[in-house]
Amino acid sequence: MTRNTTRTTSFDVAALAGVSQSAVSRAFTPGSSIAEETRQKVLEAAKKLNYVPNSIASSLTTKRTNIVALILGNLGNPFYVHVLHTFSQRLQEQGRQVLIFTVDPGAESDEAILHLLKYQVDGVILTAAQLSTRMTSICHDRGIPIVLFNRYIPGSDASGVRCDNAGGGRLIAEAFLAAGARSFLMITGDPKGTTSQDRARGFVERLLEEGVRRSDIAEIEGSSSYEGAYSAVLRHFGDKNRTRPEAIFGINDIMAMGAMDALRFRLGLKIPEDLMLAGFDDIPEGRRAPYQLTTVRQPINQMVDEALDMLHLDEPSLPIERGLDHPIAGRLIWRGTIPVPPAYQWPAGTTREAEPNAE
Amino acid sequence: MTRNTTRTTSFDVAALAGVSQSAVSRAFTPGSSIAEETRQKVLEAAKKLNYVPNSIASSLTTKRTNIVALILGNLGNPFYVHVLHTFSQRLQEQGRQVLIFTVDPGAESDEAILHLLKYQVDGVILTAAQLSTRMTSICHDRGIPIVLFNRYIPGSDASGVRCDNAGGGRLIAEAFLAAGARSFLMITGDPKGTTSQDRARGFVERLLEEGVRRSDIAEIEGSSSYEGAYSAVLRHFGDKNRTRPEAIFGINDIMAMGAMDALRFRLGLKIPEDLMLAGFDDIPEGRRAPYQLTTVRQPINQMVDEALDMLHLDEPSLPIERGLDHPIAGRLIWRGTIPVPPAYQWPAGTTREAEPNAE
DNA sequence: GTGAAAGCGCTAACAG
DNA sequence: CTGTTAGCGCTTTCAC
Repeated sequence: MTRNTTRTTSFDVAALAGVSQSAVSRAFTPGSSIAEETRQKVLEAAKKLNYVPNSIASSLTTKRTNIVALILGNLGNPFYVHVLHTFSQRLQEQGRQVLIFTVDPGAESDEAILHLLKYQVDGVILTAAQLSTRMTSICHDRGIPIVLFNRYIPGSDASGVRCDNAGGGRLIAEAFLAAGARSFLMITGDPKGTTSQDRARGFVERLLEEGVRRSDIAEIEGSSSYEGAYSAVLRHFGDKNRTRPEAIFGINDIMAMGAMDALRFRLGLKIPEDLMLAGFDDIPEGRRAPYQLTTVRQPINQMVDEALDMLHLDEPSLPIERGLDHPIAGRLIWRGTIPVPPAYQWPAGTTREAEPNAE
Repeated sequence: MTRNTTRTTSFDVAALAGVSQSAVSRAFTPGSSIAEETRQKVLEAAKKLNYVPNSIASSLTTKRTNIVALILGNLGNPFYVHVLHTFSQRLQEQGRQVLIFTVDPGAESDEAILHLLKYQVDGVILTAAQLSTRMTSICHDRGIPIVLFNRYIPGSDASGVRCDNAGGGRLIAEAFLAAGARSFLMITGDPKGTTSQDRARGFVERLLEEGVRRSDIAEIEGSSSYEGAYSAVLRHFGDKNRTRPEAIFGINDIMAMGAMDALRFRLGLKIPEDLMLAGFDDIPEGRRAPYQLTTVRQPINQMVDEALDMLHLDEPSLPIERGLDHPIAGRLIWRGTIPVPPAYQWPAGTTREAEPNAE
């Protein structure tokens, strides 16, 4: 059997229902003035013919595709998988769909933007990738709002929502200090990404405030991945005359996990006995028994909701929000990779999660 | 600033370039007959206006949207994240994009199908979800090819590509037997999913062939997730008068990992000393130091390529492939969760991966 | 409340 | 090679 060439259109339905084509259109447009009786006739005919309105065609006139583009840079990090999933679910609930654009981690998404313009998407969410200000204005000029998820582009007027990354970095610093650490190693991600920069900055700032010497804060690059952090740690500790830090801050959980495995399985260190460790994100993987990672939880649902709000998908006539930067506070989740100091006063905004762990 | 209402169309470009509108269309259509000189004039004008052809509009006439729908049931399993990523990359290379539809794991995707029909996608890939035969024919009738990824629907004429799941189950059985195991536990996933069924079936068949008694093969349900397997194992072993099996087969890696953590961290068992274990998929997470999971590798790149081939995206006039079932053999990857029997003859199709592990 | 008719932005014959 | 002219399937005035 070869493929059907002529698809069933609203005209076919109209003919079967004995009404005009515009009646069919109205039957499928909520809130349009149509008699309930005609509506039923149309719906019945439509069902008989398996008719589904062609939203591609309708978007030509309405200028709405109900498609939101999501630019993703790093699906190797489970955090962004979670982000994708949350966006997809929320949008589906609203009758919209996600069009995926994957770019190399840390790469410019300019090309992706060019492609998504062709699809006339209603909005774009950008995460884990860079964006030129030129592309931002091209989108804005065409009336396509773009919101940055967990990053900002300095000098750009794109709006964004993000975790308070610097604040989160400070929370980790405080936890380490409370547990008695005085020398540190940071494993950073994409050096061009503001997320990594901010977390590191907040972390360092807080340490310096407490009198830690700058020379006691080392830094290595873990390329935002498990493998990157794993090998970066091995490289760093391979240098024998380097003194071992007392605490390691993985800028995100997946790197903290990579570092942790390198420390335990290759360097034979015990955590938190020999060395304490923390991450950032609170991905489900970090909660698992082998890791029990102390971390900062990103309020992902709230962040997604706010990002969607910023898009004004339901009121396209509203002006595009520009230059908004909406930080949302994270929450320290205390698990097993930082020893609890005796008589420790849990600060506000801290959750203590003691997992059942019989080992 | 309020949004731009009038977008730049091919007419604007035509006017600026001093040519007809159809010339603009030709300039952007590869292989159409147009003088190189006019082409350049048009491209130049287009660049000045930041013009990008509206592919929504063009799809109205060409009947091609260059959008492929991907129905995903379970992003909690990293295997499917990898699948998504691979599809997205391949399709982007071809100038196409992926439209995501997430459904509850194991749920019917009928509603998703109804939605994707509206978008006139060029094809649909369905994975980790169920599909009624009725929906299959609705798609086929409209000329939309649908290929099942790693599953098949009995009685449906949808084509699919999958790993040889039964064969993979047999490979695991053989490895266990070679290592001397005689009593077994399977942790299965979605009971309605053919993937889980086939792996279990192949596994059991092979064991029975070797004279294992059916009563020595237990089975519990792990709902295809880490957490599901983790708690299923705790529940099963909580019953003290149950004898401990010598080998556990997690129908997929993520469940094997959950089981492994429950066994080690909650039940205090050593793997492979006290108990051997294997998974299926070969997700990167299973290769990590804490797991070193012996498993069957799914040839994901090959599977994605074949699935895309079946869609005939480049030759839409070809008839839709029906009822094709394309199994591709997996490969046993021997790591640390099954002890290597002395003087073991590595069968063909086996890869031995000894990870550097200093512990 | 309903039908007729004019587009939305583009492609695809069709003449020239 | 290029311009003209119909549509693609739908929404949206505009009369009735």
